Amino acid sequence: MTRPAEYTRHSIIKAAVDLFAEKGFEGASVRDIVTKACVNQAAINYHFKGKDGLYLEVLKTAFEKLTDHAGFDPDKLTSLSREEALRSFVYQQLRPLLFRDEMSRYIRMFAWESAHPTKVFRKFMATNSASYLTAAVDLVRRFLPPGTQKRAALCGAIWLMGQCSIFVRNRELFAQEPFSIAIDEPFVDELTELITRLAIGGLRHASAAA
Amino acid sequence: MTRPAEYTRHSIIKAAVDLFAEKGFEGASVRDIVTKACVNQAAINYHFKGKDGLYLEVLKTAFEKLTDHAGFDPDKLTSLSREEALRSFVYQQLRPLLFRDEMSRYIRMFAWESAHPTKVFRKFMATNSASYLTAAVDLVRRFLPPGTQKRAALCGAIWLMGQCSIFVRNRELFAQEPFSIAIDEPFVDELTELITRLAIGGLRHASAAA
DNA sequence: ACTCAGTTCAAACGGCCGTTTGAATTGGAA
DNA sequence: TTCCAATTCAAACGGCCGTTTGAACTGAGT
Repeated sequence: MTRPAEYTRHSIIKAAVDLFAEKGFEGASVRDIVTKACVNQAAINYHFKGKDGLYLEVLKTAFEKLTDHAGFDPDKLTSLSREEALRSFVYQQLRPLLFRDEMSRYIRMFAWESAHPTKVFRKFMATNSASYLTAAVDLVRRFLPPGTQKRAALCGAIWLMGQCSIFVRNRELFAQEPFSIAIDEPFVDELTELITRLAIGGLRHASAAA
Repeated sequence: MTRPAEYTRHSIIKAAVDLFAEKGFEGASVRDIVTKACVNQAAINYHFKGKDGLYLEVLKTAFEKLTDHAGFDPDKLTSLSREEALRSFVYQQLRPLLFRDEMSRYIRMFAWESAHPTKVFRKFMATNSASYLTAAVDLVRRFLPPGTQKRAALCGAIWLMGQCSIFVRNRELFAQEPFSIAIDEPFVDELTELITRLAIGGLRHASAAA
């Protein structure tokens, strides 16, 4: 009797990831999710103790996948030159623009949260946030003088992520005037190059001034 | 009989600006607004033809004030050196961190929209967006080679705004771990300095490479 | 004093939300 | 086969939402 249960759980999570990524937590109703997952309405409460529980579950898996993944993997980044590491990081951040794959959907979910954090998310981040910024902070530190204060490095990391996230958040804007830009691989590559160059210049300049 | 009507309109708009800035469009219910404004529930529909109409009204006034205001005033910016103009722009963008004054509330409203644009907002921006980016684009252009393409300049402008907006959007984050930063005038000044330096470096570097 | 358009008001409406309920179904264990 | 716990299901619940309604009030114009 446990087979169908796991199948149901899995369908729900899959549908939930899609819808949370697309519409955010509040925007995706449990009715949307169960319809997309082709399961009964009460299933979410039975398996996850409510919408919050489902979201927490989804956040957990998303977070695990993301931290395991290249863009946030310290080992991969440290094996590259700092410029190459920066480019790799920027590209990982921008990839959700293409939103094809699973990972892009996860990043997109977090993009929603960075705007209006849910209670669930805040609670989740209170215990899990530490590692999220670490990769970015470490990366930024490689451009800054050794003695740079923690606060400045943190601000630098956020600064770096802000440059990428605004493009991800405003993705829909690009198709319209005055941009009229098709968001495809070439554009993302181009944008990666542009932002990387801008960021490197900024970090070097700030570093020299300090 | 028109005196109390205008008073009611004004109270509603004032309360609406506060609540839309604080909670976003969906987050602020008409019941919240009428309670804060101390008016009857039906007043919004009577005076503004519904919540959407009220929002449109608020967006209009906010947009007017913002475009008239220093941070977006091309004349003031062009009278400064490009570095000073950039610093002024960054400071204007970061000022909502302190959110004291009316202007900060307006910028905060737009920050909500940049994350999950409302239908009302999209319709509004479809007709009014042109001028919003102009100041930023002009500013960025002063750092880029004369022949720079429109698309690159636009991306540069967005890039610049992204660096600021992430701090505004994540304002609440700073009070918590691992930041534990008090957001006061000194911090905003410090942050302005940091971002300005980073941005100048980035723009010069990108410019030199192009 | 009367009228009447402008405005306020309390109450209700219909709709969507997340959740709960209790009965029906399922398939392995006794 | 019988039992039983796990799971599914249709239906309903209570709550908040934006909006509508129709009556009550207000004060300037006649």
